[in-house]
Parts: sequence; structure tokens; C-alpha cells
Amino acid sequence: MENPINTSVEIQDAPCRANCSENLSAVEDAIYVIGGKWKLKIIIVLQELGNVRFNELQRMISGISAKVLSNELKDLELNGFVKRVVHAEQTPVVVEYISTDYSRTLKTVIMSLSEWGRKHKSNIREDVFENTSVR
Amino acid sequence: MENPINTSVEIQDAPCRANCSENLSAVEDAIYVIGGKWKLKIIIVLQELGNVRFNELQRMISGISAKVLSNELKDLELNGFVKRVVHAEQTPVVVEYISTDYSRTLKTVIMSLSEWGRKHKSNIREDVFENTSVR
DNA sequence: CGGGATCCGCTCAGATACTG
DNA sequence: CAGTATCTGAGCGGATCCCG
Repeated sequence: MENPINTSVEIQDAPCRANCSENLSAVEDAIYVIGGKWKLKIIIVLQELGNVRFNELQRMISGISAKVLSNELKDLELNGFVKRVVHAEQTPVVVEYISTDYSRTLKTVIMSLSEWGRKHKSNIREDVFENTSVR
Repeated sequence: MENPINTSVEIQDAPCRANCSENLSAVEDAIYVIGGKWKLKIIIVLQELGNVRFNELQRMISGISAKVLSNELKDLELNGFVKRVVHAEQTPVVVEYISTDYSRTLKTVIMSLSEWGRKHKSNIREDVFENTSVR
């Protein structure tokens, strides 16, 4: 009788709402793992540049602190998006991060997001000129 | 000499990094307006159900508090994703929120995210069975 | 019903310093 | 270089009360 997932809605008028909460929970799951300000940006850098070292990564992603970057990388590694490679031969130790095959499944997500972001930016500009309330 | 946007990177080895930071800033802009735990979920509900009232919205999106929902709706209204419609005739007042045309430009973003979320969920399940460290 | 105002705890992120 | 440790403050979100 009770669905373990989403017991809250779909009680009364099922069809539309079931479909809705289907999307809802799927998007929720996605946001849960790749949400936040940094995760997708880290993934993008690793995908486009290949092997990247910690400090280089921090320089590429402006505004992120070492602590936060460190935590984000751990998260991403746990979820299988990045791989941590340690070259212990040398001193000081060199550590590189690389994107996994799994992170490549995010390609379409990243593309749709960046395309939308580009369009949105130009729309904003138009708004500034149209909108007379800015004065 | 200096680009007003993203002055940080692309100083040395330009071509790859310029492309990279292009995507980076676009995704950053997108995340800035539709990021967070709630915004996309609110947009999805409004797109799928049409007019939705405040309390109904809160019931649909499990876990959100009235204050947070209120703030998110203001944000979304400012950015042109939702429209607030007040029916002042009746008492108590009825307020409905509807999604705008502009929020429909997010269709592909939402679809790619929800599709990815679905796949990810099934991948997680496989991991649980494969992974002997869970015991 | 649809919120706003207030208080308040608690996490998170920044800054700084330190280590192998 | 690649982080960790510690402290600290802002802010987010919860709970409660209140209003039109």
C-alpha cells in the first residue's frame, strides 16, 4: 500500500502527480551528488584538462579554499567521479586528480547547463536595457 | 589586455584553458540562479501542475519549510521563473504560483538532470551488491 | 490561507598556521 | 606540494508566534 519512496504526495489525483514526483526525486538524487557550488566545476576542469594537481585545481577554480576543495574531492572520489593518483617516487609528493569514465556520463548534463547559462547571461543583458526600473 | 570576466586563468597556455573557463563560467552562472536544493524542484512542480498554491507547493516538496519556500519563490520571481498571482476577491486570500515561459527554457536542463539521476540511482544499487565492503 | 518577524542553534566556510 | 588542524563568525534553516 505504501511506497517506500515518496510517501507524501500522489495520494489523491495520481497520474499527473506520480509523473511529477518521479522527475522530482530523480532530480533530487542528481542534485544530491553533484549539487553545490563546486562539484560540477571541478568535474569540468578535470574533464577538459586531464590530470590536474591540487594547487593547479585550486587556481583554476577561483574562490575555492583548500579545505573546501579537499572535501569536495573526497566526496567526488567516494561517488566515483574522480580518481586520486599519488606519485610517491618524487619529493615533494605529486598528487594528480583525473576524471573517471563515470564522470563522463555527466556530459549531457554539463552541456545543457552551460548552454543555458550562456543564453541566460545574454538575456540578463537585454533585461538591463529593457527594464526602465533600473535608473 | 584584461578580460573583465575571468581574469584569473588563461594567462599562460591559452587555447584549452580558455575553452575550459568558458564552460566554467557558463555553468557557474547557471548554478548561481538555479542552484541549491529547492529551485529546480519548485520549477518542476509548477511546470507539471500549472497553478499551485503556497501550501500545496510546500506539501509537494517534502522537507521545505514555509520560510525557505517563501524566500525561494521570491528569488525565482525576481529572476523571471515564476509568476505570483493573487486572487484578492476571496477571503482568506488565495495566492497561486505559475511557471513563466522563461522557466520553460530549462526543459532540457531538467530532462538531462532527471534522466541522469534515474540512471545514477540504479548504478548505486549495483554498487551495493558488488561492493563487499558493505556488510 | 499565505506568509512576515523574531529568536536561535548549528553547520559551514574563511583565515591562518602547521606538517610530511 | 598537498593537504590537515584549529578557531571563529556569518548565515542558513528550524521553530514559534503573529497578522491581514
